[in-house]
Amino acid sequence: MAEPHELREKGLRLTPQRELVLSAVRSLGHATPEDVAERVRQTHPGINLSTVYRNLETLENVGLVQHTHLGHGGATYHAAEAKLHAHLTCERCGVLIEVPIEETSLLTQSLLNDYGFHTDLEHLAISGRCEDCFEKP
Amino acid sequence: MAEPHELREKGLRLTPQRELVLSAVRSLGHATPEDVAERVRQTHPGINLSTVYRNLETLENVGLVQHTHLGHGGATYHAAEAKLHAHLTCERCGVLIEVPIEETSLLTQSLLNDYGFHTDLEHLAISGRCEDCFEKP
DNA sequence: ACCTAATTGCGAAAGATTCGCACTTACTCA
DNA sequence: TGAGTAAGTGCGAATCTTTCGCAATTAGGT
Ligand SMILES: [Mn+2]
Ligand SMILES: [Mn+2]
Ligand SMILES: [Zn+2]
Ligand SMILES: [Zn+2]
Repeated sequence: MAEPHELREKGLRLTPQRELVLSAVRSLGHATPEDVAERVRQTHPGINLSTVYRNLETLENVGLVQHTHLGHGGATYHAAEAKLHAHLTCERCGVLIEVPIEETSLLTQSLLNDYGFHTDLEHLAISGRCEDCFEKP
Repeated sequence: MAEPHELREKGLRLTPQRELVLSAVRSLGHATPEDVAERVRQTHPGINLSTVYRNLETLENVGLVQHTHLGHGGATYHAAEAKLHAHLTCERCGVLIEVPIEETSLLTQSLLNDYGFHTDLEHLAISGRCEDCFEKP
């Protein structure tokens, strides 16, 4: 018996669209649904945008991808990896910096102690100004 | 000469709509444009939603209000006050906790040292689980 | 191969925000 | 004080993003 495909292991049907959505997320790093659709269309031109949305949601439900909000609006997706990271995003130029989660433990610890709040730094990025953008306002 | 109205001081024209939008933001605490519109309509039923959007933007430009993103989507507005605060928001129940900015200084300091990143905790909320929602998942 | 439920494509709907433009109004200053 | 002018408003339509309903297709179990 061959080892089952990772999608099948999660109890999902293996469709070309689903596989392509997952690999698009993985290769793009952090991508909007529209980005993902565009990438998938390179090998599967007919894919519908709603199929992309639905698969992103499905893949997130089984823990293969995650979404985060980098700026003012919508979601961007990235592969769920072993190493968690927080997102820093420059509100000027949009650059994205990934920070090992340990870097934030002092904050999360004190929010827990003082407010009983369990911080999830994956979901919403931390906004601010990158070094370059801070220097030349 | 009477002291000029605060809106006039900022170089803005004083219209009933604008004044009402500002006072709605102040009294509501944290509110969506729709919330603001609803409040304003209590005394000025005819106000148009696009007038609300435009005034929120204008008021933000002159520093009287600020917007922040509490959840997955749109903006909520609050009055720009002397005391800065970070926003904690529960991704389960939506409760909002305001945290004095000092509470976060260890994090912002280390992000600055390690990444040259100037954190703005006003713009994007910190996501997580409140105490209640963490206990009963 | 066959059956069934999951998945897809499609078009429409919904929700949020922005825009163009003609009309109104707050302020300037003669 | 009363034009004149530019800022502000209302209205409707346009955009943009995300979601839905439904009929047609297809993956996986038997
Ligand atoms: Mn924003
Ligand atoms: Mn989200
Ligand atoms: Zn930058
Ligand atoms: Zn909660």
